[in-house]
Amino acid sequence: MKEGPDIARLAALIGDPARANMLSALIDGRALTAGELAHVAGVSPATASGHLAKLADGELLTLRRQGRHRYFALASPEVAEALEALSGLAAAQGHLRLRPGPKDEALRAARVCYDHIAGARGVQVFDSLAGRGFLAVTPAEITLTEAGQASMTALGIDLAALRAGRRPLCRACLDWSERRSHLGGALGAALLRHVEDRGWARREPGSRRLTFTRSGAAAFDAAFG
Amino acid sequence: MKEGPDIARLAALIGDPARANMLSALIDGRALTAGELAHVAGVSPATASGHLAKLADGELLTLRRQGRHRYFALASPEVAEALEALSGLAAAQGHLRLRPGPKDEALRAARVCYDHIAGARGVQVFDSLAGRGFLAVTPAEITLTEAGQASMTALGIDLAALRAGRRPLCRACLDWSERRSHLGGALGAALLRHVEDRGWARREPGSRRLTFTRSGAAAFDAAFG
DNA sequence: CCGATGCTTCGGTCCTGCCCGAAACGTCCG
DNA sequence: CGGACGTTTCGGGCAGGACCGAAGCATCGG
Repeated sequence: MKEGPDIARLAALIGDPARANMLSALIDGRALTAGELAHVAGVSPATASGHLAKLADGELLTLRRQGRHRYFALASPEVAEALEALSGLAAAQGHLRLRPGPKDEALRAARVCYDHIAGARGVQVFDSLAGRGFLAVTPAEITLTEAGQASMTALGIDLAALRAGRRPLCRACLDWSERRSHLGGALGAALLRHVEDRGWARREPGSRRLTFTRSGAAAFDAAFG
Repeated sequence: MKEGPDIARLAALIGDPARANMLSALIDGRALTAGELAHVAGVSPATASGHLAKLADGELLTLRRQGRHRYFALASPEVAEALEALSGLAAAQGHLRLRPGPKDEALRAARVCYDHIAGARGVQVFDSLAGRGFLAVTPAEITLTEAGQASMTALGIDLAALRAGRRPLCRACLDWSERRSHLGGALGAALLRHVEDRGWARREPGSRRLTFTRSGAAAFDAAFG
């Protein structure tokens, strides 16, 4: 009928208060469970489940099954941009109350996303591994190549132990501040432990911030330059 | 209770098909009468009046009384940006309501997007400036480099005047026909004015189409080849 | 195996809000 | 002044969809 993209479908999806709260909670790029999202939206699990199915069906969210949990996250950087534009508009209209957002330079540089590294340092890892052919990246999944396995083992990471768990080894996780992927999954978690164990960086208590020491940053760059 | 801007209110406003059609029709920055908007939305004048009252009340539209007509236009560039972000997202998802056929060839070549150039010509500007190192593009924001400032000034654009406003100088806007970025923001608007003032191109009345003259196209290519 | 936990499906209720026709209001023009 | 036109208000019909409780699946821990 008319030219142009179907904007009403998307806006109607975002336009329900419960769904908008869910999306706002996910705007930092983390993945949350259906139950957590039900809580932030202030609705029953049953209602939340319906909303989440709609959002996933509308390609605003992606679903990751992990054990008996369902983790939902924003589907793409474009979704984040659209939400940000709406937030910005609401703020400009005086309905002010902006989220902290990763404006903070230190947070953008390196932070903890659940149990792995996010921010510029996070995508650095991802790019370094992918660029050297250590990660085979497909839209469906990410696998560690033979060369990658050798490299991780050389770093001192026990891949066998990681594989023992039910958790996928490699996961792409959307990085909110960089708008690109960083590495999650069991390997991502192991790399964060590695960085902390060697004293390359330290978590600040009560914050997601991850601060590298001078020598730690150098060692990190050597490993993932 | 709930933190963050009231994004649901805005999205719900945009989320009705009739209102979305109205807003889409206004995205080129023109002002249309209530009757014209009723027509593009495909609803009766009575229904349209109600929708327009809501949009104006929600500060998405501004109203100008002129004789017995009521002209409505988008309230601010921020509104246009939010709409563009939603359009870009929908386009990225492949949900064009009508695939741009040969008839829309002219629209895909060059059109007005609120107050700047979109379509192939819009992307051309962005690529040209970025390719020559005039724009510094990061995931978070876009800035005009020193070289870029010199180049724009040489073109006859008053950057100081543009900076006087609170509007961001450069803004990436996802182009729904090209599926890539074109340049919005205050500078994007200034470039459209430049193109029109020099007679390089002309807006067709009642359309978003932007038609270049033969010599105008040549001059444009020379400036943004 | 068992029960506990997390999530989804089902059935049913209720309310918001979209829609139109008719009539009222205001403005322009002859 | 009266009639035509553009727009808004009013009243009422109607559908979509948001919501919850309870029951049904799936998964984990023991």
